[in-house]
Amino acid sequence: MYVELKHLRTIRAIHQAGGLARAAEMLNTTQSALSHQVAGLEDQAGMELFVRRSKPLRLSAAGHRMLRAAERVLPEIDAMEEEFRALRSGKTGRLHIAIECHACFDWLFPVLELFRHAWPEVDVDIRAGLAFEALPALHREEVDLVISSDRVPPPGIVFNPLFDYHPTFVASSLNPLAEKGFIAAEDFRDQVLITYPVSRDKLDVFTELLTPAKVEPRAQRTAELTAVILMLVGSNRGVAVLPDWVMREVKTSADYVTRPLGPEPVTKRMYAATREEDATKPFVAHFLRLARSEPVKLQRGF
Amino acid sequence: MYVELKHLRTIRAIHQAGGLARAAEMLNTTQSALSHQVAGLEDQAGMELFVRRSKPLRLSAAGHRMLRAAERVLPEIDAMEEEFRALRSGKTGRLHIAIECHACFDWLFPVLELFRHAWPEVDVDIRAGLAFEALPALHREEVDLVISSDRVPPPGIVFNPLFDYHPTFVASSLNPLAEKGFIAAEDFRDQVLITYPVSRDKLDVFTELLTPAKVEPRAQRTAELTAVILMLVGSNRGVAVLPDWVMREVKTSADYVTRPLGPEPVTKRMYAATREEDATKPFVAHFLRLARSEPVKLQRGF
DNA sequence: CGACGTACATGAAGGGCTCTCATAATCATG
DNA sequence: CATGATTATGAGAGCCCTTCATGTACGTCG
Repeated sequence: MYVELKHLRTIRAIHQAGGLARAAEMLNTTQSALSHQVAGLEDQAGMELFVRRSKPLRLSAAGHRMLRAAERVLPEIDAMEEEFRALRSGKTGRLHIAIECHACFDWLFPVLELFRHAWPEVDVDIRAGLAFEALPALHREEVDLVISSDRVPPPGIVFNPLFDYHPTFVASSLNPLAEKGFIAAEDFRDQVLITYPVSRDKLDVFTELLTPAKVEPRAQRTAELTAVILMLVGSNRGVAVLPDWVMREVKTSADYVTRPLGPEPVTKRMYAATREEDATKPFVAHFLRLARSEPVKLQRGF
Repeated sequence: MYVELKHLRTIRAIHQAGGLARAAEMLNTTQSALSHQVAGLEDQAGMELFVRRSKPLRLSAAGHRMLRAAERVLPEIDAMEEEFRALRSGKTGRLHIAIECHACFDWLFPVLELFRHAWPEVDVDIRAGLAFEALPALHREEVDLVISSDRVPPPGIVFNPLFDYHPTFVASSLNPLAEKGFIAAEDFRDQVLITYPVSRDKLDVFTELLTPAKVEPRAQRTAELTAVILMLVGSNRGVAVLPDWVMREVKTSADYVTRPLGPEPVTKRMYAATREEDATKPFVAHFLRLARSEPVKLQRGF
């Protein structure tokens, strides 16, 4: 038995129109075509779908069963086609975001809240990009946007700049380094450095400071959550280097000191990587706008 | 955008099989056919459904949306086709019953209970055939079986005999007619006759007794429910003639008397009318068997 | 890094399927 | 019973889809 949507549409149309001729008009075809079609379908089904004894063709019991299937299936198809129209016109789509930068949760959540409000139809998700390589996944369309501060664009990927930030040193106010005006690589030799549990080439403190200076901290320990890192720092169990935007609560506290890295202040740029063809989609563009402006507001303490 | 089930099956197969070639095998076609098909579908959809950058073809975001539709729709179609197979093999079907004989509820319900247990897949319904002409409805496949005691078979309709019954006189034991051994037409002249609210040609007491004898009862009143008729009879507000099987509770009561119609005892036969082609269906045959045996048990007081 | 194998794309051609047109058969109705 | 409406049938044409043959790109393994 080989049923097609065409058949279901025909069944439904004949039922609604109450006759072949009217149904043919509805479906922009001829009465004869539908007659042939119904005959073929009944052949497939192995039984009559319509009662021919009364002249305006009526559904038989089996025909009603097929009509039921049509009325379940066809709206589903229509909805899908409608979604595809929206997809084509750019009103909807998918925005699955991978974050390589762990601290980015902090500003990403507020941004996504705003975004979801503006584009309720867009399928939004965040995947912590720790477990997999984000850029290849972007290429394979497993995700649609990667938040990263390493600008290494492969072909087909564009890196949209978002905002600049300063990797900032934070320590307990009891720490001797609190006396210094800025923090240099050498200062870490006697310190326990607390970082996110990712490779060094994704940690600003290493890429920007320690690795170039060939300095090793006294010890390194990791914590997954920004709040935990700050807690450990607060109890003077170690020091950390975090993007400035996560410092907004800490700056006002007497328990912590924050210092720029030096001697030259370190500035990094955050990027949102997208596939080339996606960058022009309206909702992607809107997300990028939000991701440019909102974190800056956060850095300024709202 | 013109989607067909073929396309949904293809999408699903490619996803499941993880590649065109394997999907082609699943669907008993060639890799090339699927490639052309996908190309055509993507043309329809106006966007890519698969990511071609990675070699074993993977679904894009839009492709996933279509897969979702496939996974909602295809099981529905499969279920329908399964039902049609069952329908063909006679394991299921529709049994919508029209009853012309109003008192038949009494034995029909128990029969249907048994039937439903044996054929849970069959779509069972009862329509009180008072409002419409049952036999034309049977012909038009609006119903599938008509319970009737008038054997007037039009072409294409078969009347399957079920059982014989005796239209039986029932009255209050206070009624003078309680003295008589049988009840003749003349006896109704002084009586209030209680009947179902249907035309006289469907009431045994008229067709079998009063109309031939040209006797008119003193008065006639109607009630829809058998229980109400018996209640009225019990309080001596009138007399009635009912099939013997409804008397089983009444016979043991001192409040009622039941008498045969006479002088010759009247016997009628109950029929189940079906369309010729349906009579051989296994579940119809089973219903007929039940409808032959069960009412007889009821008549005998279980 | 290069070669090979696998996987998908492409193009042409044939054939099957379905539609159209014309017409016949059948049913409803006055 | 005649007429109009409705469905069925048949033949032919055209289109779409499949197939076959081959090209191209990716992935992988040495």
